[in-house]
Amino acid sequence: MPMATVVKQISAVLKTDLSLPNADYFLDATENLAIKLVGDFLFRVEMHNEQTQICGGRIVETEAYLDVSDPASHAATKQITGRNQILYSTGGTAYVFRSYGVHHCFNVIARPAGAAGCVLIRALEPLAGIDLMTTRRGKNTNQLYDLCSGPGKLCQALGINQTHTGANLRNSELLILQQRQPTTIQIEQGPRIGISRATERKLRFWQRNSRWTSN
DNA sequence: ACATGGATGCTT
DNA sequence: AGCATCCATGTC
Repeated sequence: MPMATVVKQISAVLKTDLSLPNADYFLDATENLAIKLVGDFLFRVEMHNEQTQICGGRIVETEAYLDVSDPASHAATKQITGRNQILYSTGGTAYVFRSYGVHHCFNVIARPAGAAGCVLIRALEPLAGIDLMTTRRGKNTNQLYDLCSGPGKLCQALGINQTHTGANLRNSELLILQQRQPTTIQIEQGPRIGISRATERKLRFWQRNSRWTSN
């Protein structure tokens, strides 16, 4: 099915006119992309017997992880390794890693090929496929807020795992979309969560007053 | 406050 | 080969 058709279907579900970003949207500096992605949308689209299954929502919280100069980034190794070489691929690629051996974390690669950087998606406002996401989250969902209010939670809700690493986020079952007519939102900035190094850097961004952010 | 959980990267 | 560390969550 053509991507344009898929985007139309999602727009119909959301009752909002959404579009695919241009490829160069993701080639921006990591910090800029982290800010731009707040207010954009993340969906997983699965085809089952001619049926299109859509789940996901609106990004309300992100964190920027920079290149080798950022001690908290997976790019901060002596050599490029099997895990972090994906950070050097072209912007708009998916990077999923396992956190504490338990949960998955979904990242959007930033910058052109050869330059490292990624944006961790930390929370979504759930908008589509609520039943599917609730099922995937299991018994841990007492309310909508519990679905996507953390990087591990949203991966579980959308069924994101390491097989999605390398996916093109403009042309795969994982899609980043944006509003054709963007609404202005206030963005706040603070230290990243759960890291032990470079804790002074304010590379976490979230929508002001959103009730869907983590903690 | 604490257990869970598995891979990664760095050091012997 | 061993080991400390790690971009979290749920329950205690």
